[in-house]
Amino acid sequence: MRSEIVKLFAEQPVGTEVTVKGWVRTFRNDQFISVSDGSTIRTLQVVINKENHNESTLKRIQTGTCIAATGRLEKSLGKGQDIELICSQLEILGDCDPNEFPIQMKRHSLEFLREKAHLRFRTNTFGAVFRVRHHLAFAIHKFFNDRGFFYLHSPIITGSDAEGAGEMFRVTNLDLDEIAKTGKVDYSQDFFGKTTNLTVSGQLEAELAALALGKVYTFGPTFRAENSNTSRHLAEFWMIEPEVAFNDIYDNMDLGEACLKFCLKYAMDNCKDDLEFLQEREINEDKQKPVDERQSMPLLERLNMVVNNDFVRITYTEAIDILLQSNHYKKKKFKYPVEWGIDMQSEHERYLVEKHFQKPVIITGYPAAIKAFYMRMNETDASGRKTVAAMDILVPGIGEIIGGSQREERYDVLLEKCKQFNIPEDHIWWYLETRKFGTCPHAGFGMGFERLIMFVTGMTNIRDVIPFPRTPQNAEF
RNA sequence: UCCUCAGUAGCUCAGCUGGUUAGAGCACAUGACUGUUAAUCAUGGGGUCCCUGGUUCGAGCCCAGGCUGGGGAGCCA
Repeated sequence: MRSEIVKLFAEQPVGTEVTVKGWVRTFRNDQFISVSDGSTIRTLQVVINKENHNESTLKRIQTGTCIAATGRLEKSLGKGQDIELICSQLEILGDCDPNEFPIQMKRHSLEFLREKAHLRFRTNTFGAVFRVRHHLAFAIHKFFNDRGFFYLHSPIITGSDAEGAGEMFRVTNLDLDEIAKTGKVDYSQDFFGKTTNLTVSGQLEAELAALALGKVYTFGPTFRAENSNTSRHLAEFWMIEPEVAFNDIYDNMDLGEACLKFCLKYAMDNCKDDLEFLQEREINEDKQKPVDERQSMPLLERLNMVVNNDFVRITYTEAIDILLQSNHYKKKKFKYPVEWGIDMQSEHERYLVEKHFQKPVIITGYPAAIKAFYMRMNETDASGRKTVAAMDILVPGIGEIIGGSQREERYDVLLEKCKQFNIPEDHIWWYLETRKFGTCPHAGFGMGFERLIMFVTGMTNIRDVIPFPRTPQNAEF
């Protein structure tokens, strides 16, 4: 029976015989093997007495070799660790040719490791990131479950083309080569008898459920066929979408803020070692950057600050005023114009979050013209400005991490909106019907799971927080 | 898709104004040492200078086109 290293550190059963199985990180001084089994970022030191093992076995101990080591667990004589394994039996489970194995016990660039995504789990950084990813996924479920939400599985293949959240991937089992020859497409012959796509959002379906179950959330993969090439976008990503009957936009903000804070707290409570490592990693990375690009405070301090402080809440109109009155604006440092009605650019959001407030900001009340059809219309204000009950939660370094709204529950208003947005009624008749049969105020949001992981781990490229990133022109592995 | 930067040993990178045989650290091999913490020390092997074409007596360096990657923008989570 093998013992997991994380348990050995927790329980420290000194004097007992244990077996560990894992991968060699380093073999120091022909005497000390540093072994990782992935259960924790920490490695166990396996101590080898040369006389007790044959030379040909020891020769095979290389970075990456998979071994099983049995021996007595003892207090360590060395400085770097409390306990170590005095090895009496050593077995090679899998050799690792050092001339071919690309992962070495030294700093690799993230770009290089991205091309070795099948092996990058073996590194400290990615081990830490994916352990944190697990705990955050768990935290999401715990947060909603503890509050009486039901986990809803919205469909991944959708027949709806009205979700309006971006370009979609077509799902078909038609013979495309044949179609290319004949030039004829008969969608009625397709698997579902109509055109179908991968979902870009589970929101509309979640709304249907919320108007019966009360509180639901989805947590699943989402697909967008946008030609996006940035450090914040993926073609396949995971999203959490709570939807709550009887909530208004203010309840919605409270929920989003509480959810983010819970996840951060949960990660700090359950991933201490990994986050400390990631914090050190970030500090070392920052040393090579110009001063103005470095983090103003260490990772854990940043997370604590977010957990312990209220998010700033401002309206879109107030946000525009702040931008207009900023020195940044007066010195004409914004590339894009600022005026009421614009869809705020990244540089504007970054200024508000990273320069002006330096903490998470919730912006509400966006102009109706720049937001989706399903967002609830506010009363037209004195100056005749039409806004919707939308909210975006922006965090430093990442930008939008949550986007949501109170939904338009009034049938007539929603129908009118569909017309304005050119959404044929017969495409979303089912969505409209919920407003006909016992409608109620409700609200929800979408939270980008990978963006949450970026925020918690300090990783700056979204491709480094998902095991196998899918981006334009890249679906390797 | 647009703007911008980069591509030199397995990895990280240096390479002067276009000039002899392209370098360093790490990794690897061999040896030494043995309570090490990415161990250390010595010696050694290792190159399609991204690709194609061009300019030139001569190109890693200059020019054109392409490929790949990074950063930024748009789209958004």
